[in-house]
Amino acid sequence: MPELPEAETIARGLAGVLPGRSIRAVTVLREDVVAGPPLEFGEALEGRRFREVGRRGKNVVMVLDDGTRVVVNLGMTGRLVPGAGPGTPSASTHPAVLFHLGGGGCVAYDDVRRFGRVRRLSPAEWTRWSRSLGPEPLSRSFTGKRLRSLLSRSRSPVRSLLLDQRKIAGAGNIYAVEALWFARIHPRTPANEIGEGGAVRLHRALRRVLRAAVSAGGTTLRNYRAPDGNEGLFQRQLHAYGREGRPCTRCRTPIERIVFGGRSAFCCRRCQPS
DNA sequence: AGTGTATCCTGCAGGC
DNA sequence: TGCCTGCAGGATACAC
Repeated sequence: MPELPEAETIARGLAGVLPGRSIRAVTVLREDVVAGPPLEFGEALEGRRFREVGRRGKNVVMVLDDGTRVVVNLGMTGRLVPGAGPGTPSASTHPAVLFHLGGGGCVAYDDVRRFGRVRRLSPAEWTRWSRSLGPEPLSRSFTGKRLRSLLSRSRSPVRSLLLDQRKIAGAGNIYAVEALWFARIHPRTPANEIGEGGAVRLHRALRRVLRAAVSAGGTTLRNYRAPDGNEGLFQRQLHAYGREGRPCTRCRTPIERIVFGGRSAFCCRRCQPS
């Protein structure tokens, strides 16, 4: 899915469009995408005004004037598509929820596979939900020491730990795999066997990869688009993810694909010894 | 506690 | 061209 850099790019795009706009009406076209009863979902939002748009982990968070949060988890193929006209934005191919704005305009939550979820959270629910997620990897408080302590408390493969949103919020398969390549750590390494040096390298690598991907506007492999319709560019900078059989950019050894935890990982046998 | 599996969906690439 | 299979950036629930 959209991971942290994609959610960040989407949030930044909407932050230039939504704040100050009001919600005239909400149409739920695909009921399985909203949490709870669809009518209730829409009615509770009508008349409210967008205050700001941000991100938590890989979720886009729209803050309304009464403190309500509309939290969008984009699943694998979720997109937020703004349109100038009153109806479904023309770039929306699989609209699931429409937010009709006062004064014209519309934002569609669009999702081909509908693994995404849109939920409405009260301030109290928001606090509880946000606390259930791990730290933001790009925040100041996410230090090498903190990562080290996180790693030391788990025996699971480090790639699995990086994907666990309760431990760290925002990394997905692409950026976890890339960070491990930079840190020269095998994806299957038990987290608690990564020493202090490895933890420091991984901390640096994860932040480096996420920051570079934010700068590139995310990674577009298939569906991902920013709200302005632009593709991300970070796929040009991938060193391991999706490069099975192609030479490692560091040592020329062919990149291997391994599968565990139900998903593919990519690594260099020479640079990332197991 | 950790791991494998299935599930929710659709689209697309590759093999034949 | 068409059919079939496998695979996909995620999250969760379940059994072992």
